[in-house]
Amino acid sequence: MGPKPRYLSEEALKQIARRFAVLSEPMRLRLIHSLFDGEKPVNTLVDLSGGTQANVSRHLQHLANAGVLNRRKEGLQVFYSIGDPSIFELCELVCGSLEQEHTKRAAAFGGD
Amino acid sequence: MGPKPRYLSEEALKQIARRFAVLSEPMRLRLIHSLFDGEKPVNTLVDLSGGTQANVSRHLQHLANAGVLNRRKEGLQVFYSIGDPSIFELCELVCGSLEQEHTKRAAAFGGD
DNA sequence: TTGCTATATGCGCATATGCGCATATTGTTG
DNA sequence: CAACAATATGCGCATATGCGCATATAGCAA
Repeated sequence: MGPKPRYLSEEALKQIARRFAVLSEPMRLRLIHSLFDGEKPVNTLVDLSGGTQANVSRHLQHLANAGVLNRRKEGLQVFYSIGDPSIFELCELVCGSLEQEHTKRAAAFGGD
Repeated sequence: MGPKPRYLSEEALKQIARRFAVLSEPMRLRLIHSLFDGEKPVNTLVDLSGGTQANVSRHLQHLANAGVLNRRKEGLQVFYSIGDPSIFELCELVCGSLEQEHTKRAAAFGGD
């Protein structure tokens, strides 16, 4: 139970990489973002994302398998919701970092 | 300068996805991790990672282009270092989240 | 110049991934 | 049972990505 392993095993690296990979597709990010304000059924997410039903379904399953989303079946519908709260912070961190980069580039161009 | 855009443009999603994609490869994560304690030249990173020189070089450039690493040339050597501090928090968040999942699964199996 | 070292790059291959299309599965209603 | 609705899945294709190999470039030394 070491709090911060100094050396990461190949297995650990693969898992971390996989976690990032799950978040490395625009459509999946859009789906995640669409769920920020609460659980929704697949058809709603299809409408919101503009993707095809098949594609959205696959991405949602992918995210659920990765532990990012929760899946709840209710009659004909399947409801998905954010399952890993760290997603919020992850997105905030990345967005913040990207904004900073933009600021830097703007400064590099626009001078003082 | 809106602090939290409610709707993300396709362009923004692509950028965020790309950021995550950069972090979605075990070898790149190993290189990043090897730089946690400070800047190092390529050959040292080759040794530490166990990868080939060509592959390590490419990954380092990839990371530098993405803004994750800084690149500093000094004579024959090229030194790389962490260029985006948010990387530390990103890795901590993901590791923490993965640990929690493991704990959950362990409990689901061995739970008393 | 030649020779050596550190790093980068061109090329090809193998694999992985996202997508669209059609179809299958699941669950509800009559 | 049939008919319908919501979701999932099999298949093929196009593209992307990581890797190894060889080679190219950059910089220092003699």
